[in-house]
Amino acid sequence: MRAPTERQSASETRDRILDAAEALFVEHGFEATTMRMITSRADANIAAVNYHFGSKDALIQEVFKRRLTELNRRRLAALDRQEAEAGGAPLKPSRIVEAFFGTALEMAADTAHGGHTFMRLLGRTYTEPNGFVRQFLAEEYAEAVERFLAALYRALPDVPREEILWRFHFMMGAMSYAIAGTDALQLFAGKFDDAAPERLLPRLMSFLLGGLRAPLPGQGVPGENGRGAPTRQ
Amino acid sequence: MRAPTERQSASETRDRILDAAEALFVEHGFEATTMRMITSRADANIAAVNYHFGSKDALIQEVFKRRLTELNRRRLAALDRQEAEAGGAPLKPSRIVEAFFGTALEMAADTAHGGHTFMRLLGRTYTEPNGFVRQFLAEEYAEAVERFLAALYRALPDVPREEILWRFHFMMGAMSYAIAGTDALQLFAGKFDDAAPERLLPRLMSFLLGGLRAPLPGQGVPGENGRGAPTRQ
DNA sequence: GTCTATAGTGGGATAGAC
DNA sequence: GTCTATCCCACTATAGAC
Repeated sequence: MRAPTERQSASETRDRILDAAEALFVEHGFEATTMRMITSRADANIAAVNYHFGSKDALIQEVFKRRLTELNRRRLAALDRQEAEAGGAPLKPSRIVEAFFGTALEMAADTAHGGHTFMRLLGRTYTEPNGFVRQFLAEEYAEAVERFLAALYRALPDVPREEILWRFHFMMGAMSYAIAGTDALQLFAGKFDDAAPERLLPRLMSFLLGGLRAPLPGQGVPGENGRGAPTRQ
Repeated sequence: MRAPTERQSASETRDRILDAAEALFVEHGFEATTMRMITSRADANIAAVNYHFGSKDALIQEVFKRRLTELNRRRLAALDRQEAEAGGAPLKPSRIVEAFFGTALEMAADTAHGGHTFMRLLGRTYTEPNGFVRQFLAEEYAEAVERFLAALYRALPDVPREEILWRFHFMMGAMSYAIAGTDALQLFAGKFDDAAPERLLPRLMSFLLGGLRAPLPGQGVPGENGRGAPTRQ
């Protein structure tokens, strides 16, 4: 048996490649990241990616699958917990929003496990036009989105479902930028010093809930439901 | 003189290249879009890009400059108009938000002039890691962001400036997704049929204002200013 | 499972005729 | 200002030795 200090085991090589790829994809994007960059950063051979993953595209998919499955597992677990506590009653919107977006930010705060890196990548990828990655995201997300939307529909029975759908979409955008975070912010505001990550979650939550519960368009007075007929149930 | 039907004039070739590049960048991203794709779509020769712009990177910059200058010109004009009407008094947040984000959505609705295509590209590019494009965006945006932030600081004197900065950032995210729009939405919600663009603006505005005016984090009760000390002025 | 060497492809850019 | 032909380079992927 060889000393494990010099060369790590095979499975570790695989993980190092995934970590390196993840970081480089964030930094440079998918296309601009080359196999040579990945393998050199992972301290592996140029042929290792093809050996372990088969192709660059397959590697990209693995980078996502590794974290996304876990993220949505946690999200659904958080939702389950809330629903168990509520015992059949509709949840408060704030609980639902926290289970979905709070879990994501939690994972983004977990720098030790590459959470931050990945969440930035994920946020960016939604709006990116990369065919097979989007297809893949859609599949991985289907179940979670389904359940969270259903919870929101129950929580806000007076709000038209399409309005909720759009607001969910807007919230995703806000979250994406929240995680992309300081980098993008400094782009137009150098004088920015309070980037404390532990304050990000409450900041984002206030904003999201304010947006989610805002008066419907075409209604001047909050609380009063004029047009915008409630959907059934 | 030649018949102008067969081959368009030189300046038109330049514009066709810009249009083609813009559309292809949205569809495939910067890296994945090749010179050959651009020139063939623009019905121009492969050498034309280098003749007119010097390089692919310079072309990318031109694609942005062409529309961004106009967008921010309109935004500042809208702000000027509001400030003239207010005659020295602080503006209502809704007016400021509309001047900034409404103008962008207006431009996005202007499909005839490639507005929609460009706004999608712009929204995506914020979070993209393309070095020289970001640098460039920062410069083009500096003046407009400066003035709009100042207006928001005046409009919301009790809200800490950093909070406003973050919320402005979140609003940018929501807008970006709003414009990316249906494409991304359908990714996780097939049953989505009300994509009427004329309804997008009021939808987004309600959401943004709800978020902007949400109670500050750490304050349970809206309207009551406990912690989160007002910044000076 | 790791490596070197290389095949094969497609990119951006340009020289030079028209 | 437009075009063809081509150069040169960097990339992914693989064959085959170890």
